[in-house]
Amino acid sequence: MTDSATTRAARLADVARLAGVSAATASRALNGNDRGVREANRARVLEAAKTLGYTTNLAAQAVARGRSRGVMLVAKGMPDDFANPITAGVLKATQRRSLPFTLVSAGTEQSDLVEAVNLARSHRPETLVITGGRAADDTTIPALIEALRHYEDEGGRVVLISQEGLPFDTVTYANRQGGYDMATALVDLGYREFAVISGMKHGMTQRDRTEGFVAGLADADIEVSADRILVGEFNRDAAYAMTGELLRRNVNVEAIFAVNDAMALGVLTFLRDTGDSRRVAVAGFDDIKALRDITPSLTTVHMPWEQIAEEALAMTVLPRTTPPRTTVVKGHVIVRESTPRVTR
Amino acid sequence: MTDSATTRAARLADVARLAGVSAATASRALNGNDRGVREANRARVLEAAKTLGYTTNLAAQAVARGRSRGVMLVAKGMPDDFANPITAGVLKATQRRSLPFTLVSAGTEQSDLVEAVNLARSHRPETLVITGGRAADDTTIPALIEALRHYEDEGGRVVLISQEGLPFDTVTYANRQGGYDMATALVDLGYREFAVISGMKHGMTQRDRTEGFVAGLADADIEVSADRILVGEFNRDAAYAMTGELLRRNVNVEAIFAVNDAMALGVLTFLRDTGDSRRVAVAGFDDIKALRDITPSLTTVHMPWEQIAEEALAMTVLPRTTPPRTTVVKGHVIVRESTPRVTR
DNA sequence: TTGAAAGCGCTAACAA
DNA sequence: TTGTTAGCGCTTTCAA
Repeated sequence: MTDSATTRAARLADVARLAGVSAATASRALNGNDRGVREANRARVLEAAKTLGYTTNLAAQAVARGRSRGVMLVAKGMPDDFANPITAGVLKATQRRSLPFTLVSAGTEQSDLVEAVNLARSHRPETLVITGGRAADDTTIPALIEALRHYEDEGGRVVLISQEGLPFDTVTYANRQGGYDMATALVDLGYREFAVISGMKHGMTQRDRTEGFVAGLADADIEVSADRILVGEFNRDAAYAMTGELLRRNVNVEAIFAVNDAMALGVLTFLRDTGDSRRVAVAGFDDIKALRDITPSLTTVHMPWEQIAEEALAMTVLPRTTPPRTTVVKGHVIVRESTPRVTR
Repeated sequence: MTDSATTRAARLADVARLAGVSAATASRALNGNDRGVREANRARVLEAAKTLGYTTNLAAQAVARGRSRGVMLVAKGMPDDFANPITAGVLKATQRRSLPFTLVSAGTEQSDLVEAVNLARSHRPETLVITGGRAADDTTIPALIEALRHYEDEGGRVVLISQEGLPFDTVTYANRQGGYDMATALVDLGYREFAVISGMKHGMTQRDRTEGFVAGLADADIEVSADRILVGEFNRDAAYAMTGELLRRNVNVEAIFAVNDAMALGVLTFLRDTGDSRRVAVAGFDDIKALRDITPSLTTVHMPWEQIAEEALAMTVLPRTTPPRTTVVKGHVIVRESTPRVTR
């Protein structure tokens, strides 16, 4: 048996007719922002809308208005389980403002990002938030800039999160400083022999974290030889593998700094699988919620994700400036069990 | 300094003019689905679109077409970190089909769901997928049904995931069976004394899992007294607290079944925090990815999330039937370290 | 406070 | 194969 009976959605005109007013009045009544509708009429319109099960046709509204309300988030590099603190933060921030929120998920490549941005543009959203780390040597950056410029020229408002160095308003984290602070903290705890497990060579996020970390060590007169800085994919599995590679070389490592928590988890798991977890300390970066219950609890650089999202949304309501704004959000080191104080 | 210069977005008419064709031809050229455009013209249109940085105005397109392409997912009860296997699965499934994907996040209440569905309806998407567990005694169910009926009457296609028992196409998991199988598995491992940590009394998902578990035990001639079935919020923190409550009563419990993995994590963490982890076995339900690295690894009912999403999307392209379809997806027990075989 | 009417940018019959 | 011409459902001047 196959159903068919298909009516059409109730339109504003239907509501207006039922309420005995014009479409214009119905429109005004339903949007509230326009005062100057007699209370009696407003009530009748609302009533009519309800009985008809009317919902505004947002597409038509967007056409008529030229733009559609709300924030569209373009997120590159969503992990398999979808967990992403920035996305969560932006979602929350929009909810607090009761702004419609839409997510466009880009793939993992920078080129996917450009495509996703253009898809987002097609929706003519009033504001666009772009997130997902950026590569330093990326060849598609000009295309991205072009797409975003078009978007701004059309009257859209864009804010980048963590895609630093592009000519648009940006919120970034103090990656370098976080790495530096972590180095200092670990040295304070008594560690002297380090290794770094990092992500793609040209990812700016991981590069800055690594550089900051190395600089912090340097300021404490500790050097990390290049062969102790391992570079691979930016995820847990790669970190797991790299840790194996590192330890097989039988180097003398007291502490491993992984450039994000996901990778730190890979490191920890490898150490546990091989029974080395007591021997080597591990530190991460991000302080993601999903890891709050692991053992040993992870020393990491806490990032205030919600604040980052808040800053980004706050920026979208400010007028554009030349040059564009950049806000840098700082994290702070939280020492937990994975890096116990060294007693010699 | 504040910028201003705002042009408007390039329209189809602009592209058409630049390409020296009519809007109709430009439209046909850009959508490909319509053959019957001379190759030369198509090329010129594409070229023109590129130089103008044109992107289709999807809102206008939706108005003209009456609906907008793609899948809109309404997800109730997104966790703080946004991790949600169904959402991830649906996203992937849409990507595989290159369908536009939009997420509307509802709150945690059933009433939020109705509101979110109406927001989604406003977008006039061709298909709507609803997810998030349902309460058995919910008073807003009629409102939800009404909203979805309206949507279907308007020609939309809706599929529910895990909101069983409503008059729409549905994909659910075999919650009862999963609970039953888990009981059997634990009994086979040698356990005899059980407790259950469950979520909101009226959540159907957790209720079915609990009932299945109890039934499984009953078939093995094991009874669980009512005071060993604890009910609270459907999350980790509640489970953590409930575990404390349970153990403080000093009952003789060998194994705790938590009705989902997040709660199992709460149980595990409590046990670890109090040094009881060796003494009590723990089992969960869902097999979420985020927990793959915890120690001890968690015995749980594996759910094939991607398959669930696939089934749901597959359903959306089938014609509607009376009565609506229901697909039940089965999980299977995976025994891991958290439930070692009992040796007496 | 209201309504008539002219768009918004696009698609789709229809005719050429 | 192409162009003309009505819409799609809404908002928003403008005039009443």
